[in-house]
Amino acid sequence: MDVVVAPEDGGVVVLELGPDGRTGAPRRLEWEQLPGCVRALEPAGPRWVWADTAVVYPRLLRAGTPVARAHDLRLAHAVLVRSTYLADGLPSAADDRWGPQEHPAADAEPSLLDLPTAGGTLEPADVLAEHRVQQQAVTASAHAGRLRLLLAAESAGALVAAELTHVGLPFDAAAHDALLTQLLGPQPLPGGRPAALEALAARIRAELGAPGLNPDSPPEVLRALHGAGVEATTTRQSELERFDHPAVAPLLEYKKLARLLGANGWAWLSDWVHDGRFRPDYLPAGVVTGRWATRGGGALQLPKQVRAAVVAGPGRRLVVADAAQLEPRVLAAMSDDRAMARASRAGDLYQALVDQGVVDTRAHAKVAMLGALYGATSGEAGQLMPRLLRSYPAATGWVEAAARAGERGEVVTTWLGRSSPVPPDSWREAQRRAGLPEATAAEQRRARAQARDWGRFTRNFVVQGTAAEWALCWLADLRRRLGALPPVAGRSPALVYFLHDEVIVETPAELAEEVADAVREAAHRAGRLLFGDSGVTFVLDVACVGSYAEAG
DNA sequence: ATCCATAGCGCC
DNA sequence: AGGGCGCTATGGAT
Repeated sequence: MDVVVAPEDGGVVVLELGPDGRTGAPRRLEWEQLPGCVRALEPAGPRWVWADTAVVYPRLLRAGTPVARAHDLRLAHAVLVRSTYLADGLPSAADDRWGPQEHPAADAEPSLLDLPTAGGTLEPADVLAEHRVQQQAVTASAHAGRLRLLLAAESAGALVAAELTHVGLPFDAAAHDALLTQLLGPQPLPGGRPAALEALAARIRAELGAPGLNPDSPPEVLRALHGAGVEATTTRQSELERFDHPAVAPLLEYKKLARLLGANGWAWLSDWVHDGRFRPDYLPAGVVTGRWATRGGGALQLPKQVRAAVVAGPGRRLVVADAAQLEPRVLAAMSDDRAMARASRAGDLYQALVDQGVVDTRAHAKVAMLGALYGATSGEAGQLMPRLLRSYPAATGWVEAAARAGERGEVVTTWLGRSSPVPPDSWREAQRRAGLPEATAAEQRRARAQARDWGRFTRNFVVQGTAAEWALCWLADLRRRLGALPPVAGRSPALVYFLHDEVIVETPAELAEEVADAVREAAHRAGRLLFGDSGVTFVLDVACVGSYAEAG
């Protein structure tokens, strides 16, 4: 049974929808009454159908009412509008009320005036109609099963995203403050520069003979370097390292510390860490490939340096798991490459390439594989490519085909049905003009370069996007398994972090091994769900630790 | 004052 | 001539 939920002024309208498509009488509930409705219906396991998990679910969580299953119509709409798995498109494609919206911050108490209805109001009938349109479109698809899995995974991911923000990542602010103080000196007044940075700035100015230099300004630094006879073309680390000058070392040190201060310093700490938890806003499918993004807090770029402050509470452990070489494994499965599938069963896929005699070292295996996924043509990766083509013709052929399609301006599609955007008009125009008789050599060169750029995008899209689908299925199945574990002293394991191919579960210490098993079983299940009997193994690195820094 | 592009670096 | 992001600071434009 589905339960359709439509926000309206002051509350929601709830419609129960039977398997025959008939609806019960609409019930109008205040927001405060919705948790009661959920509690009454949840044990039977209905599927909650709503426009935006990000709008409804945080309120339910604050009311202590988790939900087992949902269907997020807006996320589904975004997939279905583009998917080449729908031969006839989605009838509601032009209805911009279902297009992308400015989501409210997850922890903001949503005022009903700014519900996400930019293109108009969503009445209960509209929500119900969109639900039916989507169901019919999926049913008519030649890939209905894959699309259903994708939409279920996407929706489960949206539930997880709200839960991650609600629970938060355990974060020891005092430990982080101590790290900052140790590396930078005491916290400066607002706008001030910490002592360690001030000292480094003084050294840089002295070594470059540039008394007023602001080391935070790349153009100024570049001019000062030139004045001191250092002919660097940029101020980036890899460039500066090539010069032997006494200003280089303090400059690199300055940049490193300034980065820490700017991205994860005291301001970040007070903005994003409260009551011992770091609570970023996750944006499911915030990236074209289907990966998540975050808004604020930089949660998906948490530097290794900072992870020591991610610590489990007393009596608890962190189970940190990441999928080893996920993208090559996904490619092996989707392309049905038997030789690469065999390599996947060896555990360390890169080492297996060495053992199969494809390349001579593990480092070469990694460079070559990433080169194949990203479209490297030159350098070490380019040189190793012929060996990969010979050994894994199906896998390499798959990404090559995606690249060629992109170069022709065509759309490519992931395993479960997420399709790439079409190239921009400017791209098409450049290609068109390069084909005209009067096209200059420069125009043709630029058009070819742009075509290859788009080809690299589509090449990576099919792999990164399918890996994101695997990760969502993993996450969804893990969430279900964790919910089934018995609490210890009233405490249950909880997902607290998700990062593309990595999860952290915070758990009572007694359950750590069971959680680790659940994480592995979920990975196995995700592989079966997507690819059936592909022969590809999805291997995890799992660590049960007190602090994130101890993992991996 | 506010918006935007760029540089540079962090993560996968 | 290696894909996808977010974030900060800077500096120019409005």
